[in-house]
Amino acid sequence: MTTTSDSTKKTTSAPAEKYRRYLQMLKKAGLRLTPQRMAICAYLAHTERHPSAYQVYEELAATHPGISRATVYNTLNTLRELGAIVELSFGSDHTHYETNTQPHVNLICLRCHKIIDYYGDPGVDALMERVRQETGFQSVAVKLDLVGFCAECRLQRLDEIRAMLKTAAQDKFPQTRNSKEEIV
Amino acid sequence: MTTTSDSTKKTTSAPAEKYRRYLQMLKKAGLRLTPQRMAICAYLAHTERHPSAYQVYEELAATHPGISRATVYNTLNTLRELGAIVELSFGSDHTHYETNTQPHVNLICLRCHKIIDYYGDPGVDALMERVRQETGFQSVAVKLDLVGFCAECRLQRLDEIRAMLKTAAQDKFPQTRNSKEEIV
DNA sequence: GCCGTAAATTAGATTGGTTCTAAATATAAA
DNA sequence: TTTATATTTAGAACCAATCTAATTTACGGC
Repeated sequence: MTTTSDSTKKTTSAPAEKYRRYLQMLKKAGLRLTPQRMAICAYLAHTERHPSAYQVYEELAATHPGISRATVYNTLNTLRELGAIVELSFGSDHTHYETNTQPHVNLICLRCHKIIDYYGDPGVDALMERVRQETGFQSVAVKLDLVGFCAECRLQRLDEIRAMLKTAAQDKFPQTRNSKEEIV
Repeated sequence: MTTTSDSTKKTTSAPAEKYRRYLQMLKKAGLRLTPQRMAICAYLAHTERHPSAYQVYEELAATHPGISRATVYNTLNTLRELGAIVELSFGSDHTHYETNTQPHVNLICLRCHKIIDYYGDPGVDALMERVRQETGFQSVAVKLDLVGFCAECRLQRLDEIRAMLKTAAQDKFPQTRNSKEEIV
């Protein structure tokens, strides 16, 4: 997959940079850089999805046999407390994590539970600064979620309603620009 | 408690309006307005906190003996799927709900897990419209969380670091304006 | 490079919030 | 009223997440 970036982008690969940042944050907090923690960070840095703690453990256990459930959960909690990753929540599932703290918008579908990453950040930096000045709250990460219905589910909903009246109608919706869709 | 509002505010009491909106959304979805559901909506409409599903059940069971755990959980899930309430997540606790879908910012402290509601909405409406046009995603609720450290915890962190060097120093931080603090 | 110690990991048991199940009940329509 | 459907109920079951105590490891100081 070619990293087709439009504007500001470093020459270093994104996962490598993410990885370094994770380790840096652990180190700065005075925590030890154990092989297990490094493996977990590497996994988080390379994933493009929003894995649950359980998923991280399962997939990591495959490549790193012997790694403990407790270690994975502890490390994820630690990273969360450091603000390195952000806990996501959407219906009826387990705890999922956002490993990308670059300000962006999560479009969370109420119907199919799909999460779409939307880049095209509004003035969040300005907001963070305003909040800091007015309340003393120091932000380390942003989580901006729009909860609603994705294009497909929106159409399905409309179709369901229309079907009750007469016949299902066809409609067009714009192509997905500026956003990257993910299966959770 | 007097509702000291600064700018735009209806003459109707906020809880009453919230309550009507909940019932309206249930009705619009073709669901029955049972006494249990109405009690749950009333509870959600009147709370100023971010209750967990468990809390809702426990506190409701006190005033409505005989109400079932399953009913409370089912209704909360239904309201969430309708976008009437929004699931919040922050470390190591159970699922909490945001009952106020009026666009605002949740300041979530990584250290003490306190949630501060901050009103002073950034251009979220414009963002929602842009998202709809570009991706076809139809928003029904916004969740804007800033994860970080509240003023108190920030000072404590600084003190901890300073204490390791010499003596704890005193510092001042601005009063909390434009925001309402809550104990979860 | 080796030691000592506090930190981290491990395997497994445990917990407890949430969901599931089947039966009973209530609701709205015919 | 009768009927069909939706909802509620009580309690059992689930399972992700946490906890425990013992073992192992990382890393600054010697």
